[in-house]
Amino acid sequence: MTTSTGSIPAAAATPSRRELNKAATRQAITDAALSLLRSHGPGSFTVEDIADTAGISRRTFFNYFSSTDAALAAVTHGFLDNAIQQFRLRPADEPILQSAQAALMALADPMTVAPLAELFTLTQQSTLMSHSELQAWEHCTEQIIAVARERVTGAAEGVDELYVRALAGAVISCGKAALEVWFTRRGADLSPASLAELRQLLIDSMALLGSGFTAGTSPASRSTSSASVSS
Amino acid sequence: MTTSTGSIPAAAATPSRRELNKAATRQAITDAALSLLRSHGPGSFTVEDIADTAGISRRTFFNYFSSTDAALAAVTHGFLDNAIQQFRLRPADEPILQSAQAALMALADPMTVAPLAELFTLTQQSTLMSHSELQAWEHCTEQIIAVARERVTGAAEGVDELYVRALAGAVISCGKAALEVWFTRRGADLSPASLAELRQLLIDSMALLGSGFTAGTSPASRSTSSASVSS
DNA sequence: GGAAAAACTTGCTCAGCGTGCAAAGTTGCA
DNA sequence: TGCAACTTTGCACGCTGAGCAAGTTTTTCC
Repeated sequence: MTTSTGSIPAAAATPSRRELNKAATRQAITDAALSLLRSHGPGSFTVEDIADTAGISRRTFFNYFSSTDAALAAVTHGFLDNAIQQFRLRPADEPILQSAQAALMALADPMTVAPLAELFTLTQQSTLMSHSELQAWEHCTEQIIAVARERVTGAAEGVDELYVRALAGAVISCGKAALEVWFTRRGADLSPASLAELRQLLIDSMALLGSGFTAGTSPASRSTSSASVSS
Repeated sequence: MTTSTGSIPAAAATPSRRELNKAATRQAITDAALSLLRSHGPGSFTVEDIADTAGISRRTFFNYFSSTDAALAAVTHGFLDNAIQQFRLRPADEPILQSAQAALMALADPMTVAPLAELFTLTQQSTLMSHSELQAWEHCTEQIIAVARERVTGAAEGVDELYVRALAGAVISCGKAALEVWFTRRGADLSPASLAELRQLLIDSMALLGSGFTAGTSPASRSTSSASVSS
């Protein structure tokens, strides 16, 4: 089928007309969803509204996403896929926490964070995260588990499932915590100073994890320095 | 009317007829939902089915729960509320990780774990957790954050939000990881040996967190002993 | 004890969701 | 050019979740 140009439908080129159309439609849908979110607020528009705005039928929308939430969560999904990609690029012998920190550093630039920040501020008022968004984080956790399992397998045959799952979950939780604190502090502020603070929060959260949260009752000694895990 | 038995509608006695009826209806709904889950499997029955089984109208169901998932998640909610209650009972000067571990120990008995274990095994095949279930965990995280914030406030005025949120999220993640590993290993096995393993997994996961996951590439040295945090 | 008030249940209705199906329209390949 | 594969779309259908108003039960107050 795909024998025309490349070999494996991997990363760079996918020039098939069909693939391009699908990608464009997908993008049109998320754009429409975001646009409606901006103008109407969360929960105040229907799938039909999105479909109309994107110039497709309601039925076609469901060929791409299973709900409005899912369309919006594409933003989060994109961000986290990016994070995992960075994470996989780290050397296999590096401590996992350090890899996680490095991967997160690579994402704290305006272009990458901006969509997530906007989505977050726009949906903030509706208390809890949507189903699809939580799924996206869960999916990311699974990916980290997979990577961690590979790395630990190198050392011992019987992989310690608890170690791997607890670590992955903790990393995600701490990353989420850093993002939450940043969002509540700075809103959608993407200035260099704000992004520097985000980076510091991410570093601090990984440091907390790496030190077993021993800093306990003396937060002053930690919140200003980048602590031990930093590169 | 209500003067016969109790005095204050606080904790123990709430003999009001209405409260009793509501509690009974609520219980009937979750029982019906669980029963249908057992007989039909997840996602194979409707709200109307539950309402019929519970002997109420569809409309009344929605007065109690917002979805089938929510009715089933009542089990998880009950378990986690119990956990938080235990957690709050711990002395305020105890390290949080130790409090968490102690609270978890108090829950690793057959009567408490059984409903959760059954729910988990019955819904296991449908991959991801339901929305309401995830909400229950999220709610528990918020509770831990609240407790942690109170405790840290005793030491410093400007509470470190990152510390509190990262810690609470990590604790929940590790607890979840321990439960997941236990479920996948032992299924719905509630034998003393299995519960002892659950307790050990919970202790180990908290120990991992307390040690900053430094055990890294030598799982053998940890999985057999109860490590440093144990009481 | 009895009537008014408050709380709860229920049936009706309705917009919206998510999916199966088959017809119509596109794209890929020879 | 024409066939095969894929995609879009309209239609239909059962289910969801919530508002509303009329009935029923419990509580309260005299």
